[in-house]
Amino acid sequence: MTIGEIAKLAGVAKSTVSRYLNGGSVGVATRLKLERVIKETGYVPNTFARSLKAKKTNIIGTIVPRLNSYAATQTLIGIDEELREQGYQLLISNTSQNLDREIESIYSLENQKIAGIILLATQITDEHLDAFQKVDVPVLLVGQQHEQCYSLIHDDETAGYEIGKYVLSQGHRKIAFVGVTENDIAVGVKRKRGFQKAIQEEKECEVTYFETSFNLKEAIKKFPSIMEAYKPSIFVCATDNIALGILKAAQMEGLNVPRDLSITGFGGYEVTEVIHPGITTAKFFYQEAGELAAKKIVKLVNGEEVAKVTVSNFDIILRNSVDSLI
Amino acid sequence: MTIGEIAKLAGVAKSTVSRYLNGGSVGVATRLKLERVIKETGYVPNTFARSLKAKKTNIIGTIVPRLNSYAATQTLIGIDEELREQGYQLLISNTSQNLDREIESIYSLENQKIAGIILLATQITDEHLDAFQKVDVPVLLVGQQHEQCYSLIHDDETAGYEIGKYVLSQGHRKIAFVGVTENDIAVGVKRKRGFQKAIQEEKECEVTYFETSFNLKEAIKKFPSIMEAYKPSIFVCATDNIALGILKAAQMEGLNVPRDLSITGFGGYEVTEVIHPGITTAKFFYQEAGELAAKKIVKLVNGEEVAKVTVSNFDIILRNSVDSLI
DNA sequence: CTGAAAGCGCTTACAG
DNA sequence: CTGAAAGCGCTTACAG
Repeated sequence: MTIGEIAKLAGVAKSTVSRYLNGGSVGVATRLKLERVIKETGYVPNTFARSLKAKKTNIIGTIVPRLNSYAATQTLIGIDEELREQGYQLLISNTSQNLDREIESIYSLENQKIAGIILLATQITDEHLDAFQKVDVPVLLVGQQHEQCYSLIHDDETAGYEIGKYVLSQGHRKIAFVGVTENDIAVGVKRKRGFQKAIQEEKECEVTYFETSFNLKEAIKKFPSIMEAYKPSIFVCATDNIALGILKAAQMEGLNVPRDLSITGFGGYEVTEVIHPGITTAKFFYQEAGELAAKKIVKLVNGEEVAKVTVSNFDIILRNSVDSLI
Repeated sequence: MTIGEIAKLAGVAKSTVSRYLNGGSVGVATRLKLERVIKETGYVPNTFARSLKAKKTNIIGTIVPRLNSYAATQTLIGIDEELREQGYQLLISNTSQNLDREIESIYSLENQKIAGIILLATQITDEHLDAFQKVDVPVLLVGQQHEQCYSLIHDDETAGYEIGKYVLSQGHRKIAFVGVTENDIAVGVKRKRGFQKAIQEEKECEVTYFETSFNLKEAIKKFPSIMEAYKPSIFVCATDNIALGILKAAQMEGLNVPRDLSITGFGGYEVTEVIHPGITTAKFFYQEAGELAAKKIVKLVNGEEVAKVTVSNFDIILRNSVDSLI
């Protein structure tokens, strides 16, 4: 089925069919005829021919560092749902945490004439900025922020602040903060900064900062040395994964959480609710953020005006991993 | 940059460039010139023009019921990696567990001229079979099997058998098997069947079968009634999610796992290792299965001969959620 | 091995 | 509102 056959069946010109298909104005008689013929034949336009000519598609490419992450998949689900509603299609490009592949993906998506790019970002390097400029396609950062880019971020700093406040309110005064590399601004810098702000409002409080990776097992390994050297009453972990690792390590040593040791996380991963004890955490709304991101990139694609940065919400979820020392 | 410009720069005809690009035979002088020009210009062929003419792409569409599942994402990762190596591209189509959308996706992928379809299947209905026939595109089922289809499955039945054997070997003789709907052949039927086979080899053993959904929270809810009515020494759960739910429920009631109650799962989800106690489970190799699937669909696309059904391996992972009653 | 030409299925000025 | 024609960037017989 091609546009030519439809034209013949309806007794009009190809250009008229095309106009009808693209919402142009056609006479009512023509419209009726076309409607009928297209329905009867089940005609669907050929995407390639269309894209070849129009030089663009209705595809939004999303670059994601990894597929096996709660945050990533939830965000993708949100993007997917919203894009579908808006008549766009999602193309996922997984980079397996390889920054080079991230750059490649930007160019290769452009080559595929996608309408816009959403990048679930971890770090923004100069190569990224370079690529963004060169490709001449709207780009939206999710999870990280950069002055030169549109972005949608989580409120990491406020979340860090409120976690800090809560921990203090429960009487904890000897705290181990387990963070990650400062290369990751959102997770490594902002969450910590918010937390520190809360701490500064409290006179007597001892905090030691540790750094680990995003890897759960590494957190498990780190635990004994921290515990031995410092003996905090609570571990404030920069991600739920780290919190899970600390919890596992503590339980393996026969400690009772929260009686012997308290733990908090960030993220609101599903597991933190299912595990025993449930972990107190700052829950981000990844799926909702994905929807917001989809809306924003579509506007960007259509040349509409949008805020440079959108901030997605969070909730502090109180569960049983924090003991009250009061 | 188009093929025409390259042709001009190299002083040859467009058709020669095309032939060079597609691995056809060209004279060595031409080859050298073309190589240089293409490198210098950074020319990349336009996918749409190519697909329009060639009427097919090097894209493999994968239909997945949900993105937020360990099994699904691990399988996707495997597919993605392998496809990339083979020079194919992955297009993910998420259906949010909506069977209708699954059917739609099949047709819509065909419309996009993808080379082949991988379906991470749950159920195969007549509509599926219908669609498979109509689309005239190679289809590979992953996770479920059907006589009319090529498929890659996990060894659910043997896994069920070995879990059964192990449970019996630890002295358990009063067992609650918590399964799922028999609409899902792999999970609902085969795992149970394998388990039953093991049970039949043991004279004195009491088993009661319960059914729940794939939803973790529903398992939590089911727990008290089962416990009260039956009081088993062990819960054999048809999925790790169910096992996690049972574990959570047990711990909420103050029971000690495995001292007061034992639990096993199926799947080998990452959480089952991280949680305390670790859950004894049949681990499937999802990523590896994804790679196998990718290899198989590529062969299918190329018209090579492949086995109707491929079986992916599993391992029984012994952890601390099962008490020895001996 | 190489080239000229037709054609894939659309869209887009342009004329009417 | 409608149609004829050119063209998007490639591939594919066909001839040489």
